[in-house]
Amino acid sequence: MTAVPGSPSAGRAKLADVARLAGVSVGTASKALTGNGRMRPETRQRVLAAVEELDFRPNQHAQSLHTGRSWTVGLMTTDGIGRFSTPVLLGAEDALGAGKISVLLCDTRGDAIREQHHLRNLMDRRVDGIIVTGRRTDPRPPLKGIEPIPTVYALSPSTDPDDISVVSDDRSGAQLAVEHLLATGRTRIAHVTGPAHHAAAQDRARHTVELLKHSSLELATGRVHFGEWSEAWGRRAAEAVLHIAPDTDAFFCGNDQIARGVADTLRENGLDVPGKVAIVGYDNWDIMALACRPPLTTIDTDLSEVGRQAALRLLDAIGSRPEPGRHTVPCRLVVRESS
Amino acid sequence: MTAVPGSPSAGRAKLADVARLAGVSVGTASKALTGNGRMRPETRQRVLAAVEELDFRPNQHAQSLHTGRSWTVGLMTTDGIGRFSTPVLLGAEDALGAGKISVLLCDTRGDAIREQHHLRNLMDRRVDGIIVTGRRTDPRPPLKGIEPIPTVYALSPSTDPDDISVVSDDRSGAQLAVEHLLATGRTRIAHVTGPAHHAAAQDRARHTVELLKHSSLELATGRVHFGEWSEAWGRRAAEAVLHIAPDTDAFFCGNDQIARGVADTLRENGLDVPGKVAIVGYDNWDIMALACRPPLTTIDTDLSEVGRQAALRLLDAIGSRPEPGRHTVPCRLVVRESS
DNA sequence: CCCGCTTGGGAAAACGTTTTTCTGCCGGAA
DNA sequence: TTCCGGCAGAAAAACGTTTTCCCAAGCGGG
Repeated sequence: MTAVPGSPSAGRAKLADVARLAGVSVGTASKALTGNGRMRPETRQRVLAAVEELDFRPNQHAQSLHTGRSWTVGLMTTDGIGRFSTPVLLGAEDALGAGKISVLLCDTRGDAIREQHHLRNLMDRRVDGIIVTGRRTDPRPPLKGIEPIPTVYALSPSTDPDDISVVSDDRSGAQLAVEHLLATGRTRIAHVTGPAHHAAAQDRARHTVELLKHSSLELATGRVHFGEWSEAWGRRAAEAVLHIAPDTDAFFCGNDQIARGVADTLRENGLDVPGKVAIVGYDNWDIMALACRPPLTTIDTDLSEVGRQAALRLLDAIGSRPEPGRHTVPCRLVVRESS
Repeated sequence: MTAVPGSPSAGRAKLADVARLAGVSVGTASKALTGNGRMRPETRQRVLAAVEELDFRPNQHAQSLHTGRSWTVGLMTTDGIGRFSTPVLLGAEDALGAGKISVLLCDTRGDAIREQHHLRNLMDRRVDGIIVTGRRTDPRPPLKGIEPIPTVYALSPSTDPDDISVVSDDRSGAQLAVEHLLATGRTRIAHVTGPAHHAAAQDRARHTVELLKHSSLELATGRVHFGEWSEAWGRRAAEAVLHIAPDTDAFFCGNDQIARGVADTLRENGLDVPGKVAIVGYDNWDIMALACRPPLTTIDTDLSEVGRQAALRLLDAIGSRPEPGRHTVPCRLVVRESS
């Protein structure tokens, strides 16, 4: 098909069509759109009108080819897209999508080969930046071979302190929980949490013990109960705690599943919650917290805020104002009926 | 910095550098890489060696600009990224990432404005195709204004039968559940499920009734118990069923949360599961199914397979071999201790 | 009245590929 | 020996922008 001279070519309108319709050159049309360079307001109006009329949308590949920017960031999740990475991911998408930046999703499933593969791919696409997120809060080794690309680690910080990391503040979480329990008159607090080799469990436990010490208190059972992140463990641990220290008047649990297990055991042992014993969970996983009987007081880790912050800091880094280091997002206390 | 003539220019190697090193023209180098056109094997080897040496990676923007393909598909999720869309999304990412296609993530949060916004964005990026996924199985209106872009609807089918949709087969799910219960000698089966205005609840219920009729059976309580997708509803409904039809010997539940609520109530009423009453859930949401006491027999909807299929059918459509219509992915029965 | 400065706008050179066209060259057949 | 066909490879034309340069006109001041 030969286009009639002077008429827009077939298919999508291109800048040349706009220019022709507005009676200016391509360069001028471009200037009108980008705002660079000077021109009579009237001319700009003509161009804008032509854009409107033809429903012109610039070809991003052409733009990117020339400017070297792709208006795209890679979002690398190392461990599937689970309960934890999802809100981070959404927060990031939210903060980025507000601009004209889009998110390329990469799932490595914890496989180093796959991670490298995706990395190459992202570099081939000349992404403007990368956000790396994981499932655990344990630090992870930084990506290799991405020298020039700004990167932010969310949720799982980088082991390199010169990288930019955004994490949830475990200390504030422990503090909110402990202070809340103390404020409601509890003093014999047990702590049941996940595996000792998980940073999340370890950190929350350490802070809990420290904070109690500030009030000259100790854990009800004299020690932290490390185990698994499961309801079953919560049930078993609750039995054990009741056996060791029957006068325990509060459980602070490492996550909501454990808390729910504890709640079930307490109920089945006829112990009134929150009348006799209070329970505080962690994560504010609504499915768990609301289905618990009674509904669970818990710590909200605000992961979508972690994602948003990561995105904003990435934008800063892309704009060459990086702020290296580990940044924390505070937790929030959500009070329900278990305390 | 002025590049020394004959030496690779600063920064990333470009095809011209490769060509220079191999002693051929740019065009020839390109042919060596794409495999188009004829050339002496030896020449090709020289080019390949140069590629290796310079670690050359083609600029995708330049490629896309010329070919019109972006090697990118948009993944539009209409309802946040929840429990249901996540596996679909991962399945799709898996199937696509195997090739060199990447996934652009768009979250509309059920907002039509935002959907339109993302759609424009995807079109501006000249994506090769779009996968649309939602949280509910209810049909959704097709995207508007994407004439030339191949699109596949996953999980939530399009209302237009000429579109390509991939959904989980509710009928096979109901069938697996009912046949399993019948096979284990249950005949007085109750059905507790979600809201009547959800297609998922409606469809599963309809098929269940039909399948029972084939065996000349009826529901134990004479009707379907519609309610909510929650444990609390499961508990309430179980009480009601036991009151109406105390001889009920099996519960088929619309999802795993309801099933878990039912299990709790049965246990608290001293009814042995599976000795006296069997329970079958739906979704195989491991967190629920495994934490249930006893662990739940349930229907696995194989959502990641839905995602994979959607991706494969999208690839077909991109390759202009579309197969319009609603395609189903069969469910699987996962037997645990509740039946 | 002329000169230089500003200002609007056009022409053209990038950006890095792919694809099409074109040019030698070689071998084989008449 | 002279064509002709085929083939390897070079040259050049896309793809659709942005940006840099350049020119012409207008205007004020000397």
